[in-house]
Amino acid sequence: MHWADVAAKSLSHRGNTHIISTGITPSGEFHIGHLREMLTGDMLARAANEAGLDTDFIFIVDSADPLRKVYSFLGPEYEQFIGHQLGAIPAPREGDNNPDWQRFNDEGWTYADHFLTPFLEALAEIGVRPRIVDNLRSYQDGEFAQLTKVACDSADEIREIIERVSSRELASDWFPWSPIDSKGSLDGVKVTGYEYPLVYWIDSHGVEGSSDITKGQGKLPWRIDWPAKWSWIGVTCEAFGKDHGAAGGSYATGREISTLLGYQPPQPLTYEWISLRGKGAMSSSSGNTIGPIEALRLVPPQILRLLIANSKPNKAIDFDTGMGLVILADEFERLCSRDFDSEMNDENISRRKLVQVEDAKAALRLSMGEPGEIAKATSVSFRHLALLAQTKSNDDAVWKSLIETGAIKEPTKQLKDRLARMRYWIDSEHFPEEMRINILSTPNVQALSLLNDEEKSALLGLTEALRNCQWNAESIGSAIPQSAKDNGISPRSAYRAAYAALMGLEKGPRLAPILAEMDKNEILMQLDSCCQIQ
RNA sequence: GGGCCUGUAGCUCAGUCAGGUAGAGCGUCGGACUUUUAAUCCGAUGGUCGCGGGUUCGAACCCCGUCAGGCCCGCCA
Repeated sequence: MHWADVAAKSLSHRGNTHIISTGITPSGEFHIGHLREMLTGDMLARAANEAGLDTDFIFIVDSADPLRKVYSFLGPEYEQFIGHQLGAIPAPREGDNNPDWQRFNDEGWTYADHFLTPFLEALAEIGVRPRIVDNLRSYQDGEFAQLTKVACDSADEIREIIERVSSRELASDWFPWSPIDSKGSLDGVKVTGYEYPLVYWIDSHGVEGSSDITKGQGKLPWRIDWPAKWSWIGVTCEAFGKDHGAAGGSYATGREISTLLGYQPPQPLTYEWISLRGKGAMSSSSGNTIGPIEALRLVPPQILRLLIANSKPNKAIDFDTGMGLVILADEFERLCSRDFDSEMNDENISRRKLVQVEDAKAALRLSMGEPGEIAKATSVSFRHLALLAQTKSNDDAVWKSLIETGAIKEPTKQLKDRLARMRYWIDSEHFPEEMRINILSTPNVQALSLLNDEEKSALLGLTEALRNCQWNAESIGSAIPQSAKDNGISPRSAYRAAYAALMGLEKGPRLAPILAEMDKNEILMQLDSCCQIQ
């Protein structure tokens, strides 16, 4: 059974109504790693719905979290906001990346909005449309009030849980509430007393004050904030990264604190990290990221979904924007064209094979942009489209070629969309070199030396045939094999010779349309140079 | 130091929960086809399941140990 269906089935033992949650701090650009959080939750929610459970899928935006430091992508003026809540400070401005006060004052456009909005747009395109819960607003609206009271009243029990489970010692003045200080920061504030609903404090500037826990004048520390959210929202299942899931981590303390708060902790689903192939873990601060927005420019949403659907959550994913994407995309095409039902109806199928077919079927189902959408094979592989996109300068020529070869009757919206992404990909740094069509301008001696005698003689005939032929795809296409036949040689030899001379390869893509788009004289010069080496 | 996860074919991984003849895809190689879509079709190749013990009639799977990689016990998806 597919991992999402297993998790959904396990959820069904708990009840019929579920809130599946995800949560991310909008501290910087979102990347593919965050997409795993969202897609893991989304797929589980879909699987739960399909299993007949009444499921709500939410995304908690941790806008109440403080700015930790002046990240490399921020202007120096952000120094003043360290410790301030992300949903309460201005967004970085185009250009110098310093705070955009005007937009903040005019529209209330915050740091959190700035990073969240494009991410939500990308998510919508991928078919992920969670209900958004803004954490800062939830504090301000008093959603945490009652739970905070319980937490503050039970400060000693909570301290005991955190110290025992995470085996770390909390400071003697630790208190389960972080008040906002006189400047708006959560850092360096010491709690000096508590009398509901006020927490008294003294900040790093020596200013004293009080914080009303029912009005969001501060927040719960993360390890309490999380279980408190479960409780007031009613979360029954949450997908989170392995960092939270490790023993002694925030889930371990959270589940005990949740029980203390009188709420059954949600079923956990921990997932592994995504790294960038050859570059290590994804990290916003080092700039080693690829965003969902950028990834979507390269490939259709279904393929990003497949990346997640195809890997069990506890498997690390090494994301590769080059050949890896080509392979993944072609895998998607293969899945689309399979007839799973007849494969499963085969009487001789082994149990093992059956599991594989079931998982493949489920992975494809969960990769669809919309629940219930039927997969349709386009009958054009990514490899092929990459070829056509490189050899045909305009889209109509691509469609004409596909129609003539009988691959399609006419271009669908899906295909047009895919071609547009393909062109973007080809122009980007991510497109794999081995897929790039490269016509040589100087002979590749090594490739030529691998030719046998027949192929070498085919090269001479080929060169003359091309010299005398009209420079269009059709004429070139017939000249290549004909030049060999005229000399009693297999057409294959002519192709081998052509690939060695023009591309330095043993085989390659259909030559005629490529050559037709090149300059005849340059091609002939290259062929002549190769002939002379013989 | 304590704990979690991962280790199976050249690569990516299923299979481990319910022990019963080691599986897929990709790759590679060969063949077919060809006025070649690096295409397609057919076939072949491929693994002491990290290592060592134990339990069992039987272990990739359960138990103990061990090695390697990642992660957590401040913050990070």
